[in-house]
Amino acid sequence: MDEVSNKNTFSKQEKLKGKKNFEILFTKGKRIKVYPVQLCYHSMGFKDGSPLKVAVVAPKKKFKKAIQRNRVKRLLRESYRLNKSLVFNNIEGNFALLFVYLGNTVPTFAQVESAMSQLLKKFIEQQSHEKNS
RNA sequence: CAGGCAGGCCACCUUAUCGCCGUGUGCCGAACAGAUUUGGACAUCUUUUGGUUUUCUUAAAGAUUCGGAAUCAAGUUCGGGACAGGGAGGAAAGUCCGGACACCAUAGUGCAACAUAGCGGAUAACAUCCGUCCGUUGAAAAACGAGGACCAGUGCAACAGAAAGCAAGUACAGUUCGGCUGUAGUGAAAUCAGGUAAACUCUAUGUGGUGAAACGCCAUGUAAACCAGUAUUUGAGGGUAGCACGCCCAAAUUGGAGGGUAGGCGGUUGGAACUUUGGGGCAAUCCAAGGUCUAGAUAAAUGAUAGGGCUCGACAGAAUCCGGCUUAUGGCCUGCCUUUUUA
RNA sequence: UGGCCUAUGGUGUAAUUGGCAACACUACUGGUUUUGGUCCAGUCAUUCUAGGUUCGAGUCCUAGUAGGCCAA
Repeated sequence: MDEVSNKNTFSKQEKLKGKKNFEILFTKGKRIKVYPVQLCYHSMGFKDGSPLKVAVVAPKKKFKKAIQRNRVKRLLRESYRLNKSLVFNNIEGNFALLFVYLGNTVPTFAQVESAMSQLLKKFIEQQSHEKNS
């Protein structure tokens, strides 16, 4: 798994799937915001042994056209892919992550990436804090 | 030149690094299963022999079981990695028509309802396409048209007008002075077989319903629920997209394995496909021969960064698949028209 | 993905078979009153948009826009 994380991949195995998982996340998950991205996470184990599973959301209320939603989701995935080594190297336990885009306009890649890296740092801090306390 | 009309074509390109989803061919690892050989464990059974009154126990042989090693063969599943090759549209959109495909007698028949509407052709089919007549718009190139029937019946016609069909009849003029004819006036329409059918209706043609989350299969797993066969009576009651007929259904017994929920596989991408040449046809399009393989995801794949080029990139993302229509929209090319202006 | 519905003053609703778009509340203006309230009078419409049928369209037909609902 370390090899995988070092190579910055984002394969099928790391995608969060299943309707139930999403319901659990939305109802029980904890949330961190760094505008314009919100992280919603919850601890859960996976059958195939992967430590993290990730999903990405662009709400239909804000982006009416399919191509805009696609664009936002691609940017989120790409920025997670480039920054995922942060998480993999500094965290223990299994988590499901859900990134929700909150802005009203289609962003540039730079905006999304800076938000993403800040968000992941916060997530790591909060996680280690919870473990110590 | 400018404006307009019609038709066709393209949908930023390229290099490097990282990344996503199928397909094909090798490689590596793991698990399961197969065959052969080898030696073993001792669990069970059978037979024989000895000890013991018997239970039991000793030894040998055979069978079953278990796991180990080696070899062969290369099967299935999972994971990793390599190489090759592919990876959104002209509208993928709206879901407005027409089909394909699947299931359902609650699917049939009649009425009803709905749709279409000059004429001829094309097509799997259509409300689409082609040709043509007529009408409308335009100066023209051209475009658009639900364009059948008010000599079958019913209805409607505000205001104006004498009068908008059970009827009634103004003024003036002409006159053969019974009446008839013409004009005026109102209006979209006026004794004209009047107007109106995107009014009811009639005529002709067509239409069963539900939609891939349809539907088929697998694993998990349980009921008075489901399916099939047999037997039997009441045919009361119930079901049915608007109605009627018709059709279907309850309870017994035997056998079988269905529904909900969450999951996997198929359906699922090779097709009324695209393209080249030749032939028929004014054309839509058809026929023959050759060539090509062209997305298949399932919280849902095409992106990011850096550099270069140009015209500086519009509208916009497949979800069962086709034929159209409609709407959104950047650029290029070809042909045609000229009210006006300039030459 | 598939299916369905709605749209009329600022708000909530009417409008028979196509014939002058109506009502209530709100807002504004004026009047009544010493002032305010009540009351009286008046004002506020591209009938979602664009075409078509028709003499005439809120109504009929076609296309679009926006909003909403249902099956999951």
